[in-house]
Amino acid sequence: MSRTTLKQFKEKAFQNSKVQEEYDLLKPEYAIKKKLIAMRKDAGLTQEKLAEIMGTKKSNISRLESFKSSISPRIDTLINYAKATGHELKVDFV
Amino acid sequence: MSRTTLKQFKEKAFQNSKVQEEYDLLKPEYAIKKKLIAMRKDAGLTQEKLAEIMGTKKSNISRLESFKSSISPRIDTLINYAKATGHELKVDFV
DNA sequence: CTAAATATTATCATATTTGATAACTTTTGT
DNA sequence: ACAAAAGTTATCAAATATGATAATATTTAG
Repeated sequence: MSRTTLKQFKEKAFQNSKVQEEYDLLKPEYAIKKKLIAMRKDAGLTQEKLAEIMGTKKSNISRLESFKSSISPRIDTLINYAKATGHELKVDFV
Repeated sequence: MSRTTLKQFKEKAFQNSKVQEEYDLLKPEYAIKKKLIAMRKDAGLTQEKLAEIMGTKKSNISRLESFKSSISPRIDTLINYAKATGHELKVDFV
């Protein structure tokens, strides 16, 4: 029983390590999406309402926020999203 | 002579005010470009060298950095620029 | 001052994002 | 449980960024 547990432990550690690696690789994009969603929710807006403010459609907001989507939004899109949720975009290079 | 100077002064003040307004409106984009240029120079790279590292052409770097250009770069483009100059992109919404 | 180095500009092709629409799925409220 | 609300997904059109090339302009080094 303990041998199976050790094998499972190693496998799980490997999986976590792999996920972590992918997470790190996608870090800025991942972080941006998390922030987009947080801002919208903090503003108490549905995707549809936000879309309305931004002059677009909810499906486009969904695409922007989706972790399954590999798109790389343009700066002006992020600026508009920020404004619509009461924020301002700030880009740094660290 | 003093009347002409006064007229020119007002005109210049108007122009500056107008430029300032446009500057403010374009603030994030303007700031990004300034940072791009600073990073490249800090890294001691010409546009041509940087282009080489990024796998593109110097003219494309020039376009990215140009204050006369109204393009809105994609996030992945900025990520690649950052990496090539030894930095990492960080996006915030303040 | 001058040539080399560096940067800019224009143009067209290609790639990718955003716009628009509709169908579908999941979540929420009662 | 069920309908409405909210979010997702796919698709195609339009818009825009990037790739690639070449000519031109500006800056720099000697």
